[in-house]
Amino acid sequence: MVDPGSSMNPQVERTHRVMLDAARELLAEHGPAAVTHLRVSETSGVARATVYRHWPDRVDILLDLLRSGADLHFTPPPEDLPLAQRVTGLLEKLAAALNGNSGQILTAMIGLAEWDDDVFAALGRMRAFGPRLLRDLLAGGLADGSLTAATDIDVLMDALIGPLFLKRLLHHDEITDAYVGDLVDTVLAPHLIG
Amino acid sequence: MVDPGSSMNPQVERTHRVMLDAARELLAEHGPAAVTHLRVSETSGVARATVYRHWPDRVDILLDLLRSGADLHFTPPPEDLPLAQRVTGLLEKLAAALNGNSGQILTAMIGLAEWDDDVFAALGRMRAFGPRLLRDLLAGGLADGSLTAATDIDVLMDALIGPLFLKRLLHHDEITDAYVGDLVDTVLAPHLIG
DNA sequence: CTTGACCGAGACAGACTGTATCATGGTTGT
DNA sequence: ACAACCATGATACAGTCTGTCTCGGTCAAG
Repeated sequence: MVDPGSSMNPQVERTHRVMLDAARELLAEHGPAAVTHLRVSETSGVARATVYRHWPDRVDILLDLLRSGADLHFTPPPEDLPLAQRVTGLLEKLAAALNGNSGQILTAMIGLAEWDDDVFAALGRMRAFGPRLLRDLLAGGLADGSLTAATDIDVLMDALIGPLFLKRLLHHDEITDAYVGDLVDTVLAPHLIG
Repeated sequence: MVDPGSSMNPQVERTHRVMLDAARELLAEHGPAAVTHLRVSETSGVARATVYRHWPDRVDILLDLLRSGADLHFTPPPEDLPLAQRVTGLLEKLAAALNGNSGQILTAMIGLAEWDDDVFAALGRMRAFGPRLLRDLLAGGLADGSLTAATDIDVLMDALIGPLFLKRLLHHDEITDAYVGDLVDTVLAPHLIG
């Protein structure tokens, strides 16, 4: 099997990228069921045998797509802003990711993860990045007294993130900054001090 | 094509039910990709041609499963309870549905709905039932003064339902009544009067 | 009992899957 | 520049799945 990660062979890297682009296009246009060796081969122009060489199993293509395509590790917002604004900024970044390509990849992966343990594990690894930052933010707010002492930050976090997923996955709505603002006003604001 | 809905033929009804049970088992065990005419035929013992006669297209089986399997229209809670308890009761019922078979069907459908308009439409029809009741509840609370006047009940509703979906779909966690209680305390309680 | 509708069984072409082989062309180190 | 190496392209192959059709048997209703 070919290893495009550690290998510096430009031929391998180029072929891999071309195929992965085709796979991403197939996923976006026709869903995960359409991401097969044959269709990746046809779409990319790369020989079918080569697709099998890079990813022996069909799900490997999707996992590769998940690793390469979902950029959900955000940079922490500036610390001099008040908590509400920092949370809002972070949620807006998450919303933007969900609105775009990452949302589509996530949707596919959530569907697959229900029955494929490998996909679920990969999803779990990725899931850790975004929310962790939010959790740190809320924990900091609890520590410095910005949040009321009795606040359950885990539930609060779910109440902030959950609606974004709900809107994107179930309702297929674009998540606007205005919506994020309303969400923070409704969910977070009552727990703020000052 | 066979019409088991209006037809009173017990033969048709029996065959249809046997096949649908097999399809449900396949979905639960191996996911929507496994729900094919061939495998439904093998699992149910019904001839392959018959499966095609009932559902010409593969997605029709899944849509039928969605209609028959996801019971998400709940009965309204008793009106003499305070708003918080009525909301809690409703959310607990939704949580129970998500924990059970309906959650699995929903997961599959959400994945398919991203790329199949028929599934999305069917999902939309079903989605209307549960939340509408919750929305009526919150609207009533706004009208009778249980909720603060400035409350955005649509966002509030998302903040109550979203976390349940998040936990079930992304985290694969069982949704406990305790969690629902914490959620209501964190999200709804600050907006209650009295 | 007769009629009509449904089911089971089998056949069929066409497409897809997974693997193997071998020649070709690009890549790397000397 | 050259040779050794390695990935790729092309092709072939059996096995499986898909979608459709036909025909004889079976069931339910009038």
